[in-house]
Amino acid sequence: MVIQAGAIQAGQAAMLADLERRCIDAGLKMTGPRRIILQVLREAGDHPSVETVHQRAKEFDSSISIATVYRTLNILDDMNLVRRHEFNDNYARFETNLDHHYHVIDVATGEVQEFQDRKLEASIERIAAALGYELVDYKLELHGRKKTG
Amino acid sequence: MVIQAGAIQAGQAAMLADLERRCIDAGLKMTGPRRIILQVLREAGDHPSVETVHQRAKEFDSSISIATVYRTLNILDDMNLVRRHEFNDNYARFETNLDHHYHVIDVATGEVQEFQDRKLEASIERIAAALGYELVDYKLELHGRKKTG
DNA sequence: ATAGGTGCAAATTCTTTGCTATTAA
DNA sequence: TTAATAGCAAAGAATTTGCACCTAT
Repeated sequence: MVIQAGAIQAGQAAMLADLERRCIDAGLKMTGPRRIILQVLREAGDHPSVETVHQRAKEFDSSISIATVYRTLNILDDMNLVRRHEFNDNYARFETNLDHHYHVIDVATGEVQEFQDRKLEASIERIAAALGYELVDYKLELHGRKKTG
Repeated sequence: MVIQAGAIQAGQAAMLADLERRCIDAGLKMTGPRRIILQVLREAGDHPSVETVHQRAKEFDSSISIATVYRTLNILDDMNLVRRHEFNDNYARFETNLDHHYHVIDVATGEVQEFQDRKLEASIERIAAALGYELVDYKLELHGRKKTG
């Protein structure tokens, strides 16, 4: 099992080029707002809400509207370039690192932590196959309380 | 691996008494609307939305308001007598069988199917312990496309 | 040139809440 | 009797959308 590590940063940096490339290849115009939003997503090591992405984007161009952020994130989600989460059953949060299928949510603080696990991954693929499904995506959320000591 | 089976029905029937008992023990008044909502939840083999629960409840008493359904489901959720899902990132859906931690969602139809898997369960408990968390709940969603043949 | 994108504000959708009347315990 | 609950309608919060103007290609 591998807990979130620094290596992820490199992975994310590599992703931006991939993100922009895929957007362009998909026929999307590379506009100012869009470029900024992609950059914000690349730099996000967390799971920002739409409003958070908007706030961060406005630091680069204060005229960017939240409607554009919503529209852009929906497009990226449709293209599977971003993963949407609803950790708190309240509003959407996004992540760009698509390797993060597993999350632990601290029920006390709401803090979200990623982890990976190869055995789990193997089980999931085996199960999907057994059920007759071609796996498109999967999410595992552990809700727990941090133990002291 | 065990796919959802008829045995679940017996489990759910047993749950209602448990549900009502727990509600009463928690000091909740057992009112008409509440009793009906609990019955609807017991009889639900699916994952109904608030609106669906409301519609079903209205077949027993057309005067039941959706506000009461929202309030009741929130109480049950707080008491962990029901599990809230957001399969479609749009509105909440609920299930009363708390053994159903695993769901496969057909990306084409939205159909939701439960499954169980002991190996997976063991992995999850191991991981929570390794991360230093006391496991409160967990959810696994597989999003896939049904294979033909 | 033009299809696609943007900002703004209004509209939608889901959910919560204030209030008054009602009711289980 | 009385604290909890219900229904109703209004308020909130998150998200989407119509429209007129703008811009990457």
